[in-house]
Amino acid sequence: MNGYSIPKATLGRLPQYLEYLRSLPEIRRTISATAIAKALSLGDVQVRKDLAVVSGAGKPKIGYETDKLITDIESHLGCERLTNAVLVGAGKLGRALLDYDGFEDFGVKIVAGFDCNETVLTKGTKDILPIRDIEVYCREHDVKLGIITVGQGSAQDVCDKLVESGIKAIWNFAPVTLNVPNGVLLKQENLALSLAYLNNQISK
Amino acid sequence: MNGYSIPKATLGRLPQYLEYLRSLPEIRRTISATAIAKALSLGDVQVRKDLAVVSGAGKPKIGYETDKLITDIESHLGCERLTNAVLVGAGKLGRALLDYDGFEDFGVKIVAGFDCNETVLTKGTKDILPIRDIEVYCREHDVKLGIITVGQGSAQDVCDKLVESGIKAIWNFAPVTLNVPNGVLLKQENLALSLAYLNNQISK
DNA sequence: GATCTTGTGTTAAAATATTAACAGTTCGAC
DNA sequence: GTCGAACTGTTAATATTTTAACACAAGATC
Repeated sequence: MNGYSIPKATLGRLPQYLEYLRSLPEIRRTISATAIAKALSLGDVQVRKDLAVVSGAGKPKIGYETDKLITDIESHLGCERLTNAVLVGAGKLGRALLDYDGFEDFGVKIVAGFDCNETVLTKGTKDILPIRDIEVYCREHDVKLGIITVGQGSAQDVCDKLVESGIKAIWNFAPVTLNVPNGVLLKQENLALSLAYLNNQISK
Repeated sequence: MNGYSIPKATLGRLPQYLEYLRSLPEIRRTISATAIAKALSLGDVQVRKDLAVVSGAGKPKIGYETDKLITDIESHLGCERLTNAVLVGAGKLGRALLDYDGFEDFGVKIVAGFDCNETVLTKGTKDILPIRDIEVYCREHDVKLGIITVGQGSAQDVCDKLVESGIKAIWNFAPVTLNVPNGVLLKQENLALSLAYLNNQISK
């Protein structure tokens, strides 16, 4: 659409590259697209094309500067500034995500969890607050992103509440299709989906 | 490639349809592609095309029989027979997945968890066994699928062990790129990836 | 029973994404 | 310095997906 948008397919692969590049030892100052392709089992041309979208040129025989590559991908992914997020639903999955620390590497910081429970919990690494305080909290902390890990029943309610609280995007783990107003981004996550896919492939 | 394969893009959407269809009230005997499209915010033609791949015809003005649709999608997804899976790594995420009961709806049953801990744990709904028993267990229970939720350090080791145990497919949550021999299917799950994507979209 | 609406199914067009082909650079070895 | 190997970057060809267009079918309404 607009002249500068990154192809969807490329965007989907960027985090993969980022992850791989970060896993490389410090000593490795440069890397070739061919090497990346091999490691991630993609086509080398594809890697080169993807990298061309987000970063500058590589040098023949040498490849790309790893540091620069990482920085460039990060900036295109919006990792350089941390976006605040809240999570609603402190069940098993919810708490697992709360304690998972890998998100900050991708520019998202979960600042608090919420649950219908009235009492404040501070058991894990992050506070779990009562849901009724969510709007005030979000406005105060400039929260842009909401993560929903409640059951089917209350997901839409929670979603509405998040929207009211001025959230810009929602990441939904509940197996329900949510209604959001225009302007709010919704990403449906379905873990079972990936499994189903795998299962299908096995059965051929 | 082969004459009967389902387009990749379609396959990715099938679980979504399935989930939605199942969420419908029993009374709803038929549904139109247009309605599905609206609910999932997809194009109506696309839905019709996807359904055409897996199921029979729909009737004008009426739509499709929900029951038949569900059955057909299930069969194409390989849900009709349960595939046994094991999970390795009983951290927070691992235990959350162990206790998550949504997978069986998609034909996958996690039969046990494994961890480096030597003592058998039976705290959650499923047993957590010591990792050294994994090969025997897998062979005995005809386990086809392995789920990895350990840290970066041991992921490759675990992976190798799973392969030795005769596993056919691996679902990896560890943020590492794994090496698997030909013939073993690997699906990399990266929760941070989805977040990064969202984050990028917000920042526009 | 004519007509309108809501749907389907199919064919063609447009947009995206992937793969292949090739010419040009840089470095290391001789 | 000349040659070859290891890479890049670009352009063209293919394959895949999505979107649009249209003709027809079934029920509802009058």
